[in-house]
Amino acid sequence: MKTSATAPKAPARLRVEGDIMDAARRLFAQHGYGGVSLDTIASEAGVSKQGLLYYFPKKVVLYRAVLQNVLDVWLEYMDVLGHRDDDPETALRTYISGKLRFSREHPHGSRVFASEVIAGAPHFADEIERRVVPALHADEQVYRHWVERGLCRPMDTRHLMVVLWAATQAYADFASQICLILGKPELEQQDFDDAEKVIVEMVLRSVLRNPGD
Amino acid sequence: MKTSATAPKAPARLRVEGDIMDAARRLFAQHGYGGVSLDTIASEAGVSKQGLLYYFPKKVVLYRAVLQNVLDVWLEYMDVLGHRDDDPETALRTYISGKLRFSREHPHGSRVFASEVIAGAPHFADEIERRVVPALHADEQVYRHWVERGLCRPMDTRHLMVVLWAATQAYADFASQICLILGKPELEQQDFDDAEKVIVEMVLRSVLRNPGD
DNA sequence: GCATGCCCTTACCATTTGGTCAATAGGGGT
DNA sequence: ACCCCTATTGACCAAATGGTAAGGGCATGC
Repeated sequence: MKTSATAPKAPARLRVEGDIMDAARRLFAQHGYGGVSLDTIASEAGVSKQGLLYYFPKKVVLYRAVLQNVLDVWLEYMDVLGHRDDDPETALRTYISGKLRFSREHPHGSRVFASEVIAGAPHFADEIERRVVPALHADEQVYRHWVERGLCRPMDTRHLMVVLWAATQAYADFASQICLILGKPELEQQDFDDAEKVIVEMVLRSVLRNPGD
Repeated sequence: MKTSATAPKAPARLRVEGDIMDAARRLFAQHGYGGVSLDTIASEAGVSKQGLLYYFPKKVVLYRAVLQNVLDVWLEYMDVLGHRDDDPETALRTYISGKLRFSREHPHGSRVFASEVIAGAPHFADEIERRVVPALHADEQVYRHWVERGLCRPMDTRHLMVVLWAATQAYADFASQICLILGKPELEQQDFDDAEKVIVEMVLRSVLRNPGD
């Protein structure tokens, strides 16, 4: 065996796998896990169904691979922020901005993830427990630290995180409804900027002890 | 024809239709539109598949009926609030409380609706346009009125509504993930109370001109 | 008594589904 | 030349899918 579990995969293999996962991500987001057939995914990815099954031997394996990939990218976005040492205002601004950027740049991934959570996380609860929950708990700790240093008001950090999560996520997951509200066919950068302003304003005014505007 | 379009339906028919829609709502919420078979829904509702097809001649008809029902109940919850004449604080408290109560009492309906929106509202965009968007626009008008009277800070009302919507909706749609964060098997009343407190606090502190605490 | 419409059951069907198995091409190393 | 491993294709399948067609029990109204 030339390609062991740790060795880098051949570029051709990577390309095809990438094509398949791109198609799968988009189609799972649009139709849900049970709403897409392997045939459709394979066709959109430019391979045959058997070709797809060669790389992902079961539908659920492909699905989990898509979710893993989404989570990888998301954690990358959140990690890059490194907001743990900044002052609360800068950190929260960066955090919200990063989450919204993820919603803008990866709407399909976000939707697949949201669908999985809505369904009760039947295929991904273990990974959420293992990778998402600790990340959120770490963020909670950061907030508690700010409170201890008198920089922020004491709040229920768990629900604060939920609200932040929900508000930013909505611009990916519920984009179709937001479009109807805004009366436009699709969200533009300006809408994300407006949303960021509102969310940042709301959060800062409610958590900072001395809102500076 | 004994039962015209407007006449009340026979109680037996109503009961069976209700059973079917209850099962369908739960199963659509858990597995998505494409993830449930008519057989499964019928079996859960205690009728045969053909019995189901007698009342709902196509799968998509049943699905739309479920969505219509969810929307009816939701608008009922929001209408009962009649918050338009109250002062902002009371009105917003009641609004958030009502939306959270809907999330608590109708999680499955909320999830079916959310899944439909995530999928791009392929089967329900017309009704959202016709019934949801006007309701939200009316709420925006109320807020603008408050601003004109100097009771609230000027804000982008559209995105304010989105944030309110997302934050309250999350406690139904993303309950499984919130449970993992809170480390408990299911959300209890106390969690909804905590969430309400956080959301109310955030909103009031950011929109009122004179936060009274 | 009997016709009418309602409700449910049995039987059936074409299509699609996820998935298997075997055969077969390519292509790099020896 | 040869072999070995990776990748792709073709043929196939049992099960499940959404949906149809027809018939029978059973009440009510005439």
